[in-house]
Parts: sequence; C-alpha cells; structure tokens
Amino acid sequence: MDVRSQILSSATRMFARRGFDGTSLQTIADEVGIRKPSLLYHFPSKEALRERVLDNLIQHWSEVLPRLLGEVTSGRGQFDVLTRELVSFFEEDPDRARLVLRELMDRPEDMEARLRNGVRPWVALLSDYIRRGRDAGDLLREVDPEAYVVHVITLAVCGIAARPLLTDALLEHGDAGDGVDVETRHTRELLRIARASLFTDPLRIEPR
Amino acid sequence: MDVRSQILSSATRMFARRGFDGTSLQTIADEVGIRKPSLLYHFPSKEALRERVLDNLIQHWSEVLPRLLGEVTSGRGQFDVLTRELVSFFEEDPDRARLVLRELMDRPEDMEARLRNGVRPWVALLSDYIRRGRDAGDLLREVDPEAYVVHVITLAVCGIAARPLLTDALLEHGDAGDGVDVETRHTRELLRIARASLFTDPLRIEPR
DNA sequence: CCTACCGATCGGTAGG
DNA sequence: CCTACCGATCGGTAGG
Repeated sequence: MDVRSQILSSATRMFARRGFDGTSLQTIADEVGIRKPSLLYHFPSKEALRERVLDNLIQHWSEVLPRLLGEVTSGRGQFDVLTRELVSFFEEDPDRARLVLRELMDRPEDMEARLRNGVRPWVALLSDYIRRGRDAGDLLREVDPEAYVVHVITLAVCGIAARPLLTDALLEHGDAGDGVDVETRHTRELLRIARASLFTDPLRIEPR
Repeated sequence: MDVRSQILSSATRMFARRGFDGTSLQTIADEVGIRKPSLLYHFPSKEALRERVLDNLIQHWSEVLPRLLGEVTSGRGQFDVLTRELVSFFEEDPDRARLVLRELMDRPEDMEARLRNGVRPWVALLSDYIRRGRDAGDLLREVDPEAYVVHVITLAVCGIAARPLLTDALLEHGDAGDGVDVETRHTRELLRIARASLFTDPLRIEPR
C-alpha cells in the first residue's frame, strides 16, 4: 500500500476513535512511519486531510447505494435487504459509523450540505416508496415515511458506533440460553424493530 | 448565579457542542468573564471540570428515573410515559444528549463504568418488566427485552443529539399538510416506532 | 521525503 | 480572583 493510502487509513481510524481535535498530525505520521512535514507534503493541511477522509467514506457508500436501491423494486423482503445492507456497511467497520457521528456533531453545517446532496435524494426515493406501500395497505398506516427512514438510519449509525460499549455495559452476557452472542442479539433486535414498526402483518415477519 | 455554576454551565454547553478536546479553558474563562488561572482555582484541572460536568448531568437523571420507574407499575400506557420522559429529558436541552454521546465515544472505558452502575440496574428492571408482559401476551413475543431497551435509549439520545441537522437536511419542511413541524413529526415517529415494535395490538395505539 | 524551525496556543503553576 | 510566566505541543513553512 502506498504512503498516501496509509495516511488516509490511519487518519480515518484515529479521527473516528479520538476525534479530529483529539488527533495530532504527529501521531498519524508516527503510525505511518514518516515525519510530520512529509505528511503535509501529501496533504496540504490537516483540514484537507479531513476532507479526503470524508470523501473516501461517502464515495464508498454512494457506490453501493444506487445498486441496492435498484434491487428494491417492490415487496416487503426488499426492505429487509436494504436495512441489512445499511447495518452490514457499518458493522463491517464500526469506525465508519463513528466518523459519521463525529462529523455530524463537530461540523453540522458541512455535514448538512453533504447529507442534502448525497443522502436526501435517496431518503426521498425510499420515502415515496414507503408512502405507496402504506397507502396500498401493505405497511402500517401510521408510518411517517421520511421520519421513519431517518430513525432507522440513526439507529444503525449510533447503535453500531457505540456498540461494544453499550452491549458490554448494558446487556447481560451469556444470559440467553440459545448461545447467541450479544452483538447478534443487538443486530437482530434492530432489524426486528425496523420491521415491526413498518409492516402491517407481524406474523409474516420471519426471523433472520 | 455564582461563578462556579457559571463555569459549569459554560463548560457543559461547550463540551457538548465542540467536544472536550475542541474546548480550551481560555474560551470558557472568557465566556464567564474571568481569567484562566481563576477558573483553575475553582476546578483544579480541565479533567476535574469534565468530571463535575458529567456528575451534574447524571445526578439530574438519577433523581428523576427512580420516581418514574415507580410510576411504571403495570399496563401499556405506562411505557409511553417512560419513553416520553426519556425523550423530554433530552429535548429539554439537546446538549445533554450531545454530551452523553461525546463521552460515549471519547471515554468508552469511563462511560462503561458509569452506565454499569447508574443505568444498567434500570435496564435490567425494565427488561424484566417487558419480559413478563411479553410472556403474558401483552407484548410482541419476538421482543428481546434488554436489546429493545438499549435501542430505544439509543434512538432517543442520538436522534435528539443530531436533530436540528437531521431534520433540516433530510426532512422536507412544510410538506405535511397538517401544519405539524418537523421536530414534532420526528418525535412522534420515534414514539410510534417504540410502541409499534413492542405492543401486540397496533390498533390500540393512540396518537399522541 | 527530510532537517530545522516558526508563532500560537495549550493546560497548568508561582506568588500574591 | 489577579499578573506573570512555564514547558510542551500544536499546525504549518523554508529549503533542500
């Protein structure tokens, strides 16, 4: 892996875990094994590095999303696929969720612009789809389509960003007799909540 | 208000909005109208200030919670009261949610200890209650009591911490013809999701 | 990609 | 609660 990618990778992990202000260029340079001025040769400023880190994350997501939404043509099983993919994306690397969450808090104005451009069109598309399903009677009539989508995304991002801590501190380990670990229980319940608050017929909800 | 309280109040707001590392003692002192060494007379270190800020928040919450849980004796309406109180607590001052979220990310080990002592007993109590309701058939049988409680708390904290941004960026303003603002829609849908994924009979779910 | 260096700011102390 | 000051570290630049 070239130096530039190593820097981006280190920065992503450290920004996610310690925050932008809590991460110095020196510690990133140390981890990569170069001097600080060398780092600033690849990225003109700390701020520029932050932007590249974020672009990287969003690009990854914006490549996957259109394909996924293409698959969601109709029917209820499709929604499961989408929610599961959202959860998987963040579970695959929880630092993604942490990074999103931090940017949301540290740079609300910047993040609002990014969300407006990159995420809102998809939220609108999904919402319209939910609205039709609702009006056709397939989904609970009380659903607020836009707000529902926002809540499910929130739950996926925040639940996974804080997961190791939440499960360790609040869930009893090994108390379920079925040998299912707490992380799986956490994910399973997230998906269940998303389904149960959307579909009309809870009996047709099959376990994962 | 005495100086000490002013410092605590300023620190709480700034830690919540800019983060601990993003807040300097100088800016807090400026806001209070004293010099930095004077601030360090009231609180021996920045770290000590952080701890007092957090103690403050948790104390507030741990006073209200026992009373609330006392009211939740039985029946479904009670659950609404509790979830609503949780949401109200954070809506009253969204910086509370932001502070919790930041500490969760910046100091996972510390926060785990606090949650284990202060929150977990209540989660266990609520979970047992849900488990009984579930086994009695009042609640959906698929519910995972502990995981459910954790998700509802997550949704309240994160939804409100990031709310102004999420609603501005992702929800269409003024599109609902009923004159309901986006914040109300957001809260209403949160409560609806919590209810719909818990209770057996969706028809008995009354709007707020 | 390096050495050498910069001004600004950080949390914190001495002493009154 | 103040003035005066400290060493350490910050992001960043000059020059090669």
